[in-house]
Amino acid sequence: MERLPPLNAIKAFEVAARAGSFTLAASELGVSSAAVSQQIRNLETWFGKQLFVRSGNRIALTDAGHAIYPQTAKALGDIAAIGRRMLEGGLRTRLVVSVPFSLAELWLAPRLAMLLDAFPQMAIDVRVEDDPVDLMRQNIDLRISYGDYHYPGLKLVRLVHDDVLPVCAPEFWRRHGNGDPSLADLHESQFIHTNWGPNYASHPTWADWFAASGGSRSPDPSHGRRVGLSSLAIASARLGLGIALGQRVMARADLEAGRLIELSPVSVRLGHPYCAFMPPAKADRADVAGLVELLTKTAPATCGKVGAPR
Amino acid sequence: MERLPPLNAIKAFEVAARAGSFTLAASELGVSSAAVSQQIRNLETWFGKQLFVRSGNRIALTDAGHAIYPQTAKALGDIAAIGRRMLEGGLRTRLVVSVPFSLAELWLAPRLAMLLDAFPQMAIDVRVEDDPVDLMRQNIDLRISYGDYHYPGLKLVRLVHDDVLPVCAPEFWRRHGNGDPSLADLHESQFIHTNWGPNYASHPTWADWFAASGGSRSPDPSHGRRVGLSSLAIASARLGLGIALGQRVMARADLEAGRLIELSPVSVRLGHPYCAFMPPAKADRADVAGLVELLTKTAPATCGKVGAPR
DNA sequence: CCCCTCCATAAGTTTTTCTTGCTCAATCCT
DNA sequence: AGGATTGAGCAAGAAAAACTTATGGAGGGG
Repeated sequence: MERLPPLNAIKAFEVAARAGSFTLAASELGVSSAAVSQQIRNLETWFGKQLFVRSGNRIALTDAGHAIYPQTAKALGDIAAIGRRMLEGGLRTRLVVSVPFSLAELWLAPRLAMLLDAFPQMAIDVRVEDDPVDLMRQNIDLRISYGDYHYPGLKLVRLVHDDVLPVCAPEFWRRHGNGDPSLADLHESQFIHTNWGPNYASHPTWADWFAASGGSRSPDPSHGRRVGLSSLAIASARLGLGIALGQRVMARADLEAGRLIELSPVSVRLGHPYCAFMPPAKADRADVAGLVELLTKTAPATCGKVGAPR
Repeated sequence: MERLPPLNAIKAFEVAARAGSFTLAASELGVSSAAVSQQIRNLETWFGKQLFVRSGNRIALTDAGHAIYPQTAKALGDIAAIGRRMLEGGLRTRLVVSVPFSLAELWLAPRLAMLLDAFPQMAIDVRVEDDPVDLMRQNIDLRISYGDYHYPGLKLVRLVHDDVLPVCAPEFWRRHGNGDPSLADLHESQFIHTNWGPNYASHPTWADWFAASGGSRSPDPSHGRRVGLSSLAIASARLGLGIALGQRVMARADLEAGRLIELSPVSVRLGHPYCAFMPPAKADRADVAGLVELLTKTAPATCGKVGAPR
């Protein structure tokens, strides 16, 4: 193989020639028009021939530009086809989604249910595992992860930046509550503490919530109930076992149904957003794109009063 | 046009798949093997699929890799063909060479004569002009230039880093010389001064030569003969009009024929080398490559004692 | 005739790519 | 076997490429 022309310049040329304008090409490519101008210049320098004639503020292809345009379009189209071909691969079109334990039950499951309602024949695999995950070896199409820092090189979509707030069962509050939303006088044993695990070191604790609400209490985890999973904290609160610091997105259904009540308007933002990651080539797949869109829409930004992030 | 896979990674993949080794691919691409390794990894991340299986120190294509290799090779071949097609362009194959005035007569002309001896039917245009030159607009295939700093983006080949030395006609030296190679006692009017022009500000003067030879004389240009072209300085010396500070490559023929004599082993290196520039795509053309090779071979590095560069 | 759009250019910054230096695993060769 | 060799992976820093911002100029349209 002999020396190739600069491939990114070829790409810029194809778009610019098709668009008939550097500005339009720039917006299609998602860069500034100056960048396109420079790429075209690079290519012209490489060939030693002008590809566009510039007259004032508009451009037109030269003979040479016209001559090569169809070939560039074809070659780039072929390369795009490679990407498409690669995805079909094993001609199974199962959608493989990987989630952390904490999100599987209360967050992902109801949303997948919505998707399956709309497309009942869709084949979805859900894998529950903690970061880090090797998407490549396990043929995972979409990974949901806490934080945007795992998986460099993959396409990232931020889903929701959640917050936590004190919740408990209405019955529990009737029996043990004293009507004070500051929770200042509650007995230590009434608090449910969540042990977030090593991947979630920055998750807020009861001490953080009290700090955000203006207090300075720091309930001792050794006295209250301790659970090792955030969805379990919600479930425990729902069962009337105490007051949990629950994630809003996970408690929402229970709150709306009245199975849980919000004890205070004060909440604490998590340290990181929940994100979806996928191999860039797979982002174009209809099923992946559909799921990401659904998740994006149904994982709304938190509302209500929010305390300072820790 | 949808999103394209990273094109340079595709290129690396094609070479690596063909070579069957990242190391071989690296040497073909002119980069380190680590660079290839990373590019392949990029592409695998993009697709979310492995393209090679690694076992110890060797690699093999996966199914997926095998599936896409032919398509990548084809697409890249098509792009390479674009470059080739571009060069044939107007189906005339005149070789257009552009040189500065100073090199045209005594340096380029005899070398082109050699080329035309070997290929008498070759059509060559020689254009004589000073830097900077617009290669693109004038369809110039090869530009010879003093210095390696003009024409960024073009392929550069360094031809010769020349030096200047005092030369004169044997007859002149017999009549006016005193046998002293330091030239300390020569009358100021015997010196031929070359005015190099604005593009050659760093060219050495008689003062530089005296400094390099250990003296400190600084002949006054207003007394001696002044010429505006280095080849004219040589010609003047040949005609017995004085002692010139001549460029070795330009005086060589006259020196070997005895029409000029070298007055001193001390010479001064020029500030920059002479270089050939060409659009990268044209470097592969047989005629351009042939001429560049000829020029490289017949423009040897200077030999003999050389003073310090100024 | 003025204004507005669009391209060119330069300087500075960011991002990508590459190199260097090291480690590890497999193979080769006495 | 066992040291030597070869080739790939990885991480840090260096180098190169690409991009952005800001500014200027040339046309075309109101």
